Amino acid sequence: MKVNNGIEHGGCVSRVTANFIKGETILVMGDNNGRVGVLLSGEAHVSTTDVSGHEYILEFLGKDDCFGEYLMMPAVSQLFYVIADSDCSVDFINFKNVLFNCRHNCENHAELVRELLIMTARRAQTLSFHTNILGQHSIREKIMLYLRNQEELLGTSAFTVPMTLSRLANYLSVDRSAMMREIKRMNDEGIIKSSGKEFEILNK
Amino acid sequence: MKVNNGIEHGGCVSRVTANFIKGETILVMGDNNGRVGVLLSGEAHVSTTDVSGHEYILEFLGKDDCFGEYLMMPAVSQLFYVIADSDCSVDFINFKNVLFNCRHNCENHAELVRELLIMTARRAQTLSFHTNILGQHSIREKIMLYLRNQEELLGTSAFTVPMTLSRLANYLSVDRSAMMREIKRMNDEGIIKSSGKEFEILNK
DNA sequence: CTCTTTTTGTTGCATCTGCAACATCATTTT
DNA sequence: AAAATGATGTTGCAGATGCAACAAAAAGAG
Repeated sequence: MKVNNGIEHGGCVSRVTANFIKGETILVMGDNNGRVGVLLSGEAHVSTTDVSGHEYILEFLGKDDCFGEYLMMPAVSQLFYVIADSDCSVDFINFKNVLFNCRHNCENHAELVRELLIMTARRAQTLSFHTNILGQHSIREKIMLYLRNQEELLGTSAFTVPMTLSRLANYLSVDRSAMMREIKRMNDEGIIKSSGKEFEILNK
Repeated sequence: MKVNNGIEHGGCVSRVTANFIKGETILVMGDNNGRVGVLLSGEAHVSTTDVSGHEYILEFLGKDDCFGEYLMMPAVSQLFYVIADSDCSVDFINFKNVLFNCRHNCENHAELVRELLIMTARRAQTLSFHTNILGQHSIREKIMLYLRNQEELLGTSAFTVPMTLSRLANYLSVDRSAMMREIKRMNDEGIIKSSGKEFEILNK
């Protein structure tokens, strides 16, 4: 594991790059150390354990996604774990220090705060959209909102979803088999045309 | 309506306070003017219209909540409206200008960016928690997660929820009558004790 | 290549949840 | 005070959804 000491960013600012192998714990949230992580490469997930000890996944993370207790509110003082799903490279920034201990005295401070703001705003946007999707009242509406967003994002009505259908079901927070059933119905009704991860939205 | 010109914040930074009366449109999102609003007092909601022209509510806003296209991702290029539910006082900050046009040259810039970062991080936390709730698979789990969070927040197992039950159902994104039915069942089963907006969590 | 694990696709069934439709109570407006 | 509006509480019902349990296909590991 290669770790930079972050001195190149100067002064109060500590920004450290670290690498993790698949399965490793990247960060435990709830220990109040005030760090924020940015996933530079690889994939990871955020999970917690419920009362019965069963692990469940809160979020999947990909390139450029960020995480940390300043960006995620733990529900009822439980611990969150960020676990590497593949080999990962991660940047850690001491959010707490940047925000509260050092007041724009150092040279690189302002630029880092600006970067953090852009990053945090992007996270708010992503979460806002996810909230939108999860707020839909039916599986069909969730699927359609997700697909129409992909359509707009990619600029084409035919595309391949960038994750497994299992992960998609998890993202939409619905039962996978129920989602598959709904996708089939939507195909039967001529709303979409899909096969595996390939989708096409038909009648606008 | 009293409007300050924001000159007191100096330089590139424009921060303007405005007042709105109940029913007024505070902000239209999607016009790309790059402003972010902070609700100083009063209540408002964010809404949009679906394909059939029916308005539906995306979010309720209270004191210190913030909004704007930099903090909310519109699903599939639709417009969002922020509407005052009561008389409101709102601060507008030119987020876009602060972030992209002026690079930490002015005196008050750094402090404003810092404030924006704190505000945005808080929003990310709030959304993260909402996502958590909406991701629960049953009405009961949604209610319990909400209640347990209130319990922790307020430090007591008996409390009054800070909104109408109708709004709570909306926040949890479930049918109100279905929520009422579930609350009654939870009372019958001795999990909680509640009457109207007063709740008490029984067996931990 | 072979073995193992994950993903996809499907179905039956029980039940959860949304919807419509009320009556009652509370709050606000006139 | 009376009227109007909104919130609460309840129920029947149909359809949507979660769950369990498979088989088959695909992907990954050794």
